[in-house]
Amino acid sequence: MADDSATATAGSKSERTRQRILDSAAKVFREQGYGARLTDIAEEAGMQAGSLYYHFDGRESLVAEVLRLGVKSAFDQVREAVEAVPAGAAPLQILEVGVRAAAATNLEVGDYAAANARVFPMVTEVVRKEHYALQQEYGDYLQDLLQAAVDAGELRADLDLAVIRMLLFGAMNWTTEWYRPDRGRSAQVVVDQLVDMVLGGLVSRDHNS
Amino acid sequence: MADDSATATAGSKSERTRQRILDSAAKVFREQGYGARLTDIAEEAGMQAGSLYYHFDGRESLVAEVLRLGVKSAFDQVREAVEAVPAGAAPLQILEVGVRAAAATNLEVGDYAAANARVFPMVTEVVRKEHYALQQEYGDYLQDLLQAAVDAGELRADLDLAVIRMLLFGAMNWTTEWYRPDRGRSAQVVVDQLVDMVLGGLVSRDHNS
DNA sequence: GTCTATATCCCGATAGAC
DNA sequence: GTCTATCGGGATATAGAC
Repeated sequence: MADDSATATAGSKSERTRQRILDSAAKVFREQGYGARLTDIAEEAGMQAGSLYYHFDGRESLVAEVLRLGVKSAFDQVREAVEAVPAGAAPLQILEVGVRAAAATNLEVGDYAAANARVFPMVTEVVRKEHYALQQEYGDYLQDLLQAAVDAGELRADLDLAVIRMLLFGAMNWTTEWYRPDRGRSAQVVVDQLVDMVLGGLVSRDHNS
Repeated sequence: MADDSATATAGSKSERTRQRILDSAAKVFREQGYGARLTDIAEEAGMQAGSLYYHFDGRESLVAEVLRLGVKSAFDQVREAVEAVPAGAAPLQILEVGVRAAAATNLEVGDYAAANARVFPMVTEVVRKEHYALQQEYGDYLQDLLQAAVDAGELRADLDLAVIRMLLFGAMNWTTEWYRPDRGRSAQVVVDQLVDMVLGGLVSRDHNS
């Protein structure tokens, strides 16, 4: 669950090296953005820049994989969590589980998620187009959870879910910019506050507005 | 209010040129991130790359100014809006005005706000340190609005406002990544949905949780 | 103030040894 | 598979003309 490599570490030596490179790339892209030097990524992975080319075609190829793994791992976590909810649960409960999983993934698989948010905007047209589909799938999945809760009358009917979904992703994606696991708050607190704010709202219940 | 230059356009020719360069820089940094070519910024401003150096020391100097103007203009908008609220208004009302202004600024002064969100993470240590103070001031201001509403019993008492504030900024900052003024939704809808979600919450009021 | 021209540096990518 | 060496492109920053 908190595996920072975003995939199981196994397989041939070549596959493990490839994975190590991807982890390094995610970390460096997170720190330096799209323009990060391949030299730095190689160093982080304990090799020379030229050696990267045995595993990847070049920067774009590397970026594409980091993007894909980032969304895929987040999506997988959310889907798993949702599917683990006992049958017959209320749509609102399912939604909450999904949101909690999505937020937790952002906080835990930090490098991939942060690299994603930071690099996606300036990737080449080709890669963006390819990646857009997967990203949309993930977004649609979450929007479906919202819609189900609306249909059940548990969420307000006057919402523009396409907008709500983006605002929600914004709050979650941004956590990678400020949350630091080390000092102070636990990830749990952040997730709790997010759910409280988004679902319940900040206004106190006994306040008559 | 919707002045995209983030400052009044006036003064000597040199000052106006300087401002034109900053506007161009904000636009290009927004699109290409920190690593944007100075050549592109110059071209956008209608001059040659070398000419930039008459006005700025180099990239870092340019970035620092864009960052400063970005936060300053947003902060100013929010403060103005809040100070225009009639005396005696409820803290919750003041908070709502502040949040609306903050969100609207993000959506309207898009270039500076987006460049800010995108460039800040990878600016040099020196610039970041300098800039951190102003950014904190803005954040603290918004947190004070939240605190006042809590003290008045209008917001829930069980909130971690330091976290809430960051989640709120996240939802707002991220709008620059997906919102496009042209087709479809108006900025007004986005602001409304944000306020509805954050203050009221998504859960329908008649739902017993 | 802005231009042209250029020195200088740095990075991505390739080739070939091991 | 990974290394060293290197070629070539491209961008910053400077110098000096206008």
